[in-house]
Amino acid sequence: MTPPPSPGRRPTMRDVAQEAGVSTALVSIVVRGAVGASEATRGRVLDAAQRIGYVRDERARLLRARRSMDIGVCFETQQPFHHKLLDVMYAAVVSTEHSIVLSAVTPSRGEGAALHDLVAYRCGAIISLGSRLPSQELSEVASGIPLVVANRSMGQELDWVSSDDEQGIALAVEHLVELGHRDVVFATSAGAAGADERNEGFTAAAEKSGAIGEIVEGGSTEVSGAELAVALLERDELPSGVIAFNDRSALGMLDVFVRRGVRVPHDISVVGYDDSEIAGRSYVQLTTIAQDTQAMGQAAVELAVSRIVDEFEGGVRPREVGLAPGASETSFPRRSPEVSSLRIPTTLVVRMTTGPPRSV
Amino acid sequence: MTPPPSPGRRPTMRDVAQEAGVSTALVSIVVRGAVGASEATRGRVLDAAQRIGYVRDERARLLRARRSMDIGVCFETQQPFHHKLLDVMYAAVVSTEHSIVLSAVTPSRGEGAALHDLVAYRCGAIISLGSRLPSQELSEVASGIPLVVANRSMGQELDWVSSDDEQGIALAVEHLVELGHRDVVFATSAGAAGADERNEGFTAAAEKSGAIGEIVEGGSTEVSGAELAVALLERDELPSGVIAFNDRSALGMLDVFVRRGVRVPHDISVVGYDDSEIAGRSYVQLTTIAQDTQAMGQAAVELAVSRIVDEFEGGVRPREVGLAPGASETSFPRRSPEVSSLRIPTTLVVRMTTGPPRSV
DNA sequence: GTGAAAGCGCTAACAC
DNA sequence: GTGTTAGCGCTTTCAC
Repeated sequence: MTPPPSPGRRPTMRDVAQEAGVSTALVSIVVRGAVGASEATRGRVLDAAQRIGYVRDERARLLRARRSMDIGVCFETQQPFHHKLLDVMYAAVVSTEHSIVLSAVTPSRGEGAALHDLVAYRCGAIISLGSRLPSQELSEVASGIPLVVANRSMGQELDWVSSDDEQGIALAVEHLVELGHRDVVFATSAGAAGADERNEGFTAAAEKSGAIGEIVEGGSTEVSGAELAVALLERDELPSGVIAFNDRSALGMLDVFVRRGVRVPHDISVVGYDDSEIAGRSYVQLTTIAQDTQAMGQAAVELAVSRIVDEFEGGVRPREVGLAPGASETSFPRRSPEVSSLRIPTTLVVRMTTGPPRSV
Repeated sequence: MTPPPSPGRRPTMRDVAQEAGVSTALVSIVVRGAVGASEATRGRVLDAAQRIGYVRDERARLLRARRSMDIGVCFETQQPFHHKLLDVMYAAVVSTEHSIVLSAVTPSRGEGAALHDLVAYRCGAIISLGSRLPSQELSEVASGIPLVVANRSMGQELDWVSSDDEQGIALAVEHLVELGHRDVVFATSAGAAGADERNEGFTAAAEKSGAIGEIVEGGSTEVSGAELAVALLERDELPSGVIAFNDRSALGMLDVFVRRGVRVPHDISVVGYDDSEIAGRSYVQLTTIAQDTQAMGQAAVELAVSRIVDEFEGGVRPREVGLAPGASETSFPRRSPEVSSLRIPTTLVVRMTTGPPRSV
């Protein structure tokens, strides 16, 4: 356990081999868990490794392996939802041969730099969470490494998986209509990601259910939500239900309503979007649309894994054997031509901020 | 920019050298930005690299370099404060020779595993954010790589940097006393990290300022804060000021007060702790104690960097030269015996939830 | 200013 | 079952 007290180097496989009285190849077999070593030897090697404090050098292993099983994940430190996705992704690769390599986008570090690092580590595939780059630029920086975009819908050139926002808003509308609401307002956030899809979803769902659907600007923050609430209160009549662009905006509305004595849901029903942590807290209890973090993360990982496998199969292994040095032309592995796009259904989480309208 | 359309390999230095008509050594010099290449050559090499889409292999570079300048950072996905720290740390290494390598602690992945990965990548130093492991275990898994704990105070065996909680609470007490409050309550959270320090800080500060200081249990969540608020309202007389263990608890209290028509700060002053994002929002405006994220992150990075430099200086470089193979005993580099402990002062952020007591 | 060559720690044929 | 060996892509003397 405790390392020997002499100066210098970290233990390597050679040291373990020496300590156990075997060859390095055998040590490699044992630490990799590969077949080809007797139980007795395995035990002796593992013992020796433990004794001298051996930790396998990942840099060397990765360098030597023909292809990396690692999945590089590019995420934003500022995005709580990304952290949820990270949890799911880590869980998804537990006890597989894959592991996750992280690269963060921060205020001082752009997405390009983050992705570049992942390429420099030669990940087998890359997942970019909520990428802000155009697909052209994305595939350029990925430079041949399979790339999957999660939490954002992209065009036809790239693999991606995101929530089905159109369906999500429809869920909210249907919920209110079923409760008996006839006039519902959607507080959209102009220019925000997914705004177009949500607007369309709202209009379509309102039409389909015969409700009066009005779209107003309600922003993505508590402040803008509060402002909208004030504006709504100034109307002759309050709409019976309002769907916020996200939970933060809904929270801003709720705050104004509570302070002004407007009872929720008796006087007005409020629906959020995101099912953020705060929405579920006991003193908030906001009805909201939940994105399926689990499904999204899982799908992104599965897509990435399948791309890694693709590379294996489409690889040059058969021809590589016996190839004269320098005989193969330099280039990147080709991508599979078929891209996958996945829209993950959202779900409605009914809590305390929605109920039948007063008039019923 | 676009890679050649042939099958297989990624471009290596050899390919760049060939494309530019120089040797690989020269390419290395150029991509490292080292001295020893003419401007003309430099340009030619960079051009060639760009043309064939060369990205330097970080695994190979790291493996070959005698020592790594990388700082491994172990963080928890669930901790918003860790993400702030990541931002600061990334900013701190921008345009230095150091870079950040991330390893996440998630519900499915313990701190031990996260730290182990960092060791496997042979980082030059490791920073663990808010480590939950005992120092004995920490140094065991770090196995000779310098380790710095941030956002938690440790004993004498380890480098660490954390907020000065004792001083932080004192700040809150002094603020209330200066406003004229004589009876203040501290809602502690038994067993939470930093609770002991905060309790002591509260008692000492109350004593020193001649105020009546009472410590009650108020927990770390909105729910427990709300419960405490209810309990306080049942008393014959409300204390004139209450200091919550953190912002979440304070938020729970505020929610109860608002709903019950208790005016803040007129009827009671409330102080939070953390200066979380929500505390500053326009509809909350919570007076709170802010941890100095910037200073903490910066200090942690500086400590880590200094440990990396230590290793260089304490290294075996001079003796290593001309050493017969196998002549040096296997072991880890020795740590500097002197550990650094840093308490970062917190600051008071005065917002709208504190004011003079009603009796004044 | 430039090139040849050794080797970082590991894996994976291949021989025995 | 076990040992020998040839590199993965890079950096870094050391000659020229």
